[in-house]
Amino acid sequence: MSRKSIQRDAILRVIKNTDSHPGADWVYAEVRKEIPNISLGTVYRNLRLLAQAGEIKELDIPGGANRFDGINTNHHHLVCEKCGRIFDLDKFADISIEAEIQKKTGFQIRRQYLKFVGLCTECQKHEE
Amino acid sequence: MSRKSIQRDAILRVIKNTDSHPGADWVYAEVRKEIPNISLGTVYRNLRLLAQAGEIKELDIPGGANRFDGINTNHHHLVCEKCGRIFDLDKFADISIEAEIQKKTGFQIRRQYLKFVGLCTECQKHEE
DNA sequence: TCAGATAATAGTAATAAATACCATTATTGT
DNA sequence: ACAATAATGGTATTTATTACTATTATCTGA
Repeated sequence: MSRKSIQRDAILRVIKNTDSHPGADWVYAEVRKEIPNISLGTVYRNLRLLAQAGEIKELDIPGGANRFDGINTNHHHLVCEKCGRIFDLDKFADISIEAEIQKKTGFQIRRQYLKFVGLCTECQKHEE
Repeated sequence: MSRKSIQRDAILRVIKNTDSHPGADWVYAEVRKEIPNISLGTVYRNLRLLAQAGEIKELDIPGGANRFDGINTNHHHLVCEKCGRIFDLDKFADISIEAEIQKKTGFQIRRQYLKFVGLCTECQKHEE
């Protein structure tokens, strides 16, 4: 990823401007409003590149397509298993056992993902 | 999932008897040694059912097929992003901020997933 | 400043994972 | 034993993602 491109800029901007943790298909549709003939492959390639570069986060959701998160500060997620919505979880202490794990196992930790799966408040209402 | 079936028993047994966090395709191949004409759809359906019933864990790995874990005690995972291997992480304190989150957000937490992605000791050697 | 090197793209084809479908088989309660 | 129906096998289909390739855009340095 050494040269800039209009497409990549647009993709990054779209993700940065939403807090909805979109999937690749949503990003594609959104960027197409601006660049109507952008290729889906370009979207996928750049999402991967941006995630590798640490500019966005790549989430993985059980039983669904991967989703992305433009906020690259350290935060975790609440996933509703009924409606599929994803909520950000800020302001909670970071899970700080990394150093201990690294020491005991020798595993070199690069990223940590903490995810809570359950029911959002709305879906709890419609549940009996 | 109210009736028993030979197929589901075999699938569960295969997963319980390995600590390798296999994917659906591996489970399929393995169960086929026992039930050669088992259907791939049956494997997928039962993996989903067993995960929903809490008998096994369903893991999701960035950039790959879903993987399963027959150990249903509470533990977390180390995922090597180079070789793709998954290591169990036992004996570490559970992430105990669930109650706090539940109280503040109203989200009803059912499962928690903590995953560390990085490099295993072996892949660190073959690096650079 | 423009010309060569090559990164990035568009468009399409191909792959891979997972699900849908449905006629047949197996399990269970009575 | 039998009726009701959950579960299956086999196949077709869908969905997400990647591969491929000719063309276009970006960068570098003479």
